[in-house]
Amino acid sequence: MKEVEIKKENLFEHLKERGFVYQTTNEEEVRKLCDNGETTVYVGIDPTADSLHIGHFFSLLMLRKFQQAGHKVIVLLGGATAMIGDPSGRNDMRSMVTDDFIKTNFQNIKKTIGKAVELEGENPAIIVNNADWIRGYDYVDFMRDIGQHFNVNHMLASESCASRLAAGGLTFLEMGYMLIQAYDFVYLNRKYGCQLQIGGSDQWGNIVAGAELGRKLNFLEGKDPEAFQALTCPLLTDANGKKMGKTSKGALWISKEKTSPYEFYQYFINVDDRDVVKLLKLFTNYEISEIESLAKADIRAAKKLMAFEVTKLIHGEEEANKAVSASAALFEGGVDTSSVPTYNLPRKEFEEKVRILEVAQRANLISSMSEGRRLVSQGGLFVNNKKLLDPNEFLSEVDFEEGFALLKKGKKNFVKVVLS
RNA sequence: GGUUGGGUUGUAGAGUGGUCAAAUACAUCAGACUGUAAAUCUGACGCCUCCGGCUUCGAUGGUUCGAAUCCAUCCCCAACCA
Repeated sequence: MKEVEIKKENLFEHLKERGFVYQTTNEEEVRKLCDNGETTVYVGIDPTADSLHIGHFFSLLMLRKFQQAGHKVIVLLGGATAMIGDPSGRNDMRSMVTDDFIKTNFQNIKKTIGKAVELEGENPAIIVNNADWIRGYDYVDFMRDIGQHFNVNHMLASESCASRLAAGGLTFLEMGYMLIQAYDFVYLNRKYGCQLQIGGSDQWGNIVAGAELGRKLNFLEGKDPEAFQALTCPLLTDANGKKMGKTSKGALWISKEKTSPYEFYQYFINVDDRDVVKLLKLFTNYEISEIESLAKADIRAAKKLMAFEVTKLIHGEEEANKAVSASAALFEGGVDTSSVPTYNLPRKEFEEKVRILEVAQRANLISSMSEGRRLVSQGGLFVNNKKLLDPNEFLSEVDFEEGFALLKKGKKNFVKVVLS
């Protein structure tokens, strides 16, 4: 299949036809920024967890396209904003986190940014931390410089406050979040000439606040008020309107340690057929016409391609291939089980006899013995693909004929038990 | 600070002295059908050494043969008032 090349002349159209454009402050202005000259663009991410998840990656992917088209890109890791906690779209307050926690996260995330945007070469992305300019900004000065431009009525009316208000209101701390993020945009504009902020649509309120603040300040200073524009990408949702990237174990993380490439691949191979074209458009650069005709001709091939490409994008080709062959082994009768989650059972315990259910529980395949019994009675638990009939059965030597025992719950959950 | 209404098993939400491990819906899990999809149907859905037992209904104490249900104190939440 042919891939399209990302060129500056049609960047905006490219983003739009692939589904990246959700809202813009002013479509014509944004289009100009995309397609002409050299624009500096930024995305902000708060290091509130020790890894990025697929949603973050999605907005970084958009940033990458700007970079590939020759624009300058900045990734802002919000060391200051993470300490405040964004109230957008939440109905409870974020729990307070410590400085150390944020710092560790910051370092961990910084390492993975390179998966999305280029950090070396001719046009490297710049990584900045808003703690560098916010902490140390005198409170009174900040309130006089920035706070005076915010109307509380407008802030309360915003979508991002709505669910917090509905749930009983929000604290001053959380209200302050918007001011900081708004000021970030102005700061990056002054320092790097940044004119465009992009992000997920849940950030719209904060992003627009920044653009407005910038315009007000520019107007007061007699500068060009059009210098601040914004572009958001849609929230990744599935065909049922639910947020994508949720797994039974939480978010779909970028870091291998938190979500293995195998799990990652499995997530995408299990998506609804209706989402395949959308995901191919977003996560690959294949020609749209080719994507559509492939999906029409063979939806399963299209889905496999999509899952492979997304996994490759995040974990690299080698890991993606491993995930594919591990999946083929489990679902299509191949032999490679190297990427299947493994549980090490001490040989001593095996010799003293362990019930299969107990091992399954310790390997996190089942959450309780009761669940295990239930599964057995319903015929949903397998050892080496043989249905387990007796919940009290012990693990035996024959189960390890292959060198390991493969426990399976339902159709899709596997654990490889190895004696050690 | 005051008044009122609340805190129930993932969520929403019944239950107001025994028939309550607790209705119902959603979510989830498994089975059938399939394609590791969707839709549909069936079953399960606190825990355990599982035809039986144990621990739950904000917390603690009390009344009672018996409490999620009544009383007391405390903690938390919402609405309104100030």
